[in-house]
Amino acid sequence: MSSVDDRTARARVRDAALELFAEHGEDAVTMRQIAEQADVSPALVVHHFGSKGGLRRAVVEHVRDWMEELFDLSGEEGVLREMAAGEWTSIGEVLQHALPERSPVIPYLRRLIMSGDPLATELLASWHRSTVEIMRAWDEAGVMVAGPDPETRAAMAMSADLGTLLLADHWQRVLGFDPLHGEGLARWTDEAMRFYSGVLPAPDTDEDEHIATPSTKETP
Amino acid sequence: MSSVDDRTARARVRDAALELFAEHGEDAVTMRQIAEQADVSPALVVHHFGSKGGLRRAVVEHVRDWMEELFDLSGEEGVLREMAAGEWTSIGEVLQHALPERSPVIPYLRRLIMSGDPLATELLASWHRSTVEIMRAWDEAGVMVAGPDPETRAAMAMSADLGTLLLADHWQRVLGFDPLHGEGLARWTDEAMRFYSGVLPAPDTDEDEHIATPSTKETP
DNA sequence: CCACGGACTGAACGCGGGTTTAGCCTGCTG
DNA sequence: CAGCAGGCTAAACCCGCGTTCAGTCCGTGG
Repeated sequence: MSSVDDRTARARVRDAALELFAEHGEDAVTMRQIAEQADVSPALVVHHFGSKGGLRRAVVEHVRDWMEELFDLSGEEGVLREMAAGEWTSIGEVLQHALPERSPVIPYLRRLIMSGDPLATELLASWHRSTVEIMRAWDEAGVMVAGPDPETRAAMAMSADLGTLLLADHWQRVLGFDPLHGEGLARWTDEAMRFYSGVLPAPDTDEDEHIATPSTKETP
Repeated sequence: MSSVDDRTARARVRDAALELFAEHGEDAVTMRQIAEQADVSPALVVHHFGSKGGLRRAVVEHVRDWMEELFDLSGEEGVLREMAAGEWTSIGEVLQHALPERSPVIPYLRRLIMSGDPLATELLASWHRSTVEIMRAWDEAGVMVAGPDPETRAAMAMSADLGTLLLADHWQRVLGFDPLHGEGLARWTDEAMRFYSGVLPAPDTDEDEHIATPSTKETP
């Protein structure tokens, strides 16, 4: 990275807040810390965002906009289409691959989801609708069984998926590997394939084309 | 509940802190609020616990002690034995049934797990060891297949289980029913049986004694 | 040239936070 | 009885927080 930072000061503050919020939680972070990390004065922060609450709102909206763009709900080529086509298997996986190495977005989402913020519910509701839709597509394509209660099934799959996301740091320490990156991810995915083989049709072990990328190396 | 509160003031403070911490998060709760809820002066709180940090520590230790007693690691009759015997299917379920109706312990654990506190990792590690052990018992009993990677499988099952616990409030709002209580729990459990039938042996649909409550009415 | 507006700052303000202090009351002990 | 210990409180303390204020700098438009 170059030594000059050509982001506008406003953007620097917003990004600094995102990082610090993600790492320490909104309550634990002070305006002064944010200002320092963005290399501006505390007064400028309120000049741009009005108050700490305004800054918090700006950060969530920034993240929400980013996600809406990522999932591209209206487009014909969005990630959702790719998921329905079988290129991705979970929201967590999509997030992992769309984000740079040490992005604060995942930890931030973790905290957002746990905070009980209505926006998190809204986000989850949107993902849930998409998941139901995608599972329906998979069911029709014959790569999965939707079952008699698709809404609950989708929620359950998401709970397992997001549960991994939420607990990743703990598993890193308990298991000794990171289920979200590198070899750990491969190992986790392998197990998931076995674990969920129940909801996948045809337990005849003749072919398993879906275990395409055989774990040697996943993009980190 | 009687109008007199025969708990010692120290215990009242500790319990008040647990409740408030569970509901609002440790950072958002002030010593004065805790004192008021416990009907004592703020000064008494620090008299008993030294500082807010000391109070936090006392609360986690209280919860940890409670859980150690619940799971009764050493005994011959503990919940772990019951789980291995097939009476309980998950840690979340055990917690649900061991706790009174509106106990603050679950929300508190939610926050503890998400806070990244080392004690939460320790707790998770302990549960993970137990889960591996229990799954081994189930595997030997023929009610489940452990697979080639039991550690990862246990962690994955726990992720799904705890994921439900962590996201329950959101699901309540998104799905319209609570996956942790009453009819919602029954519906969720039904789906789980179907969902995880992959890791259960013998998909011969001759008998399904486990789908006891047949869910005639689905909550909207 | 001046006027103006917006980015930006240093210093201060007021308040709410955790904590400290000095002391009261009550029950026990010698 | 005096003395002491410990549960308990009212009041104060002080620090750090979010925020405000008064102003400087600079680019643009007239």
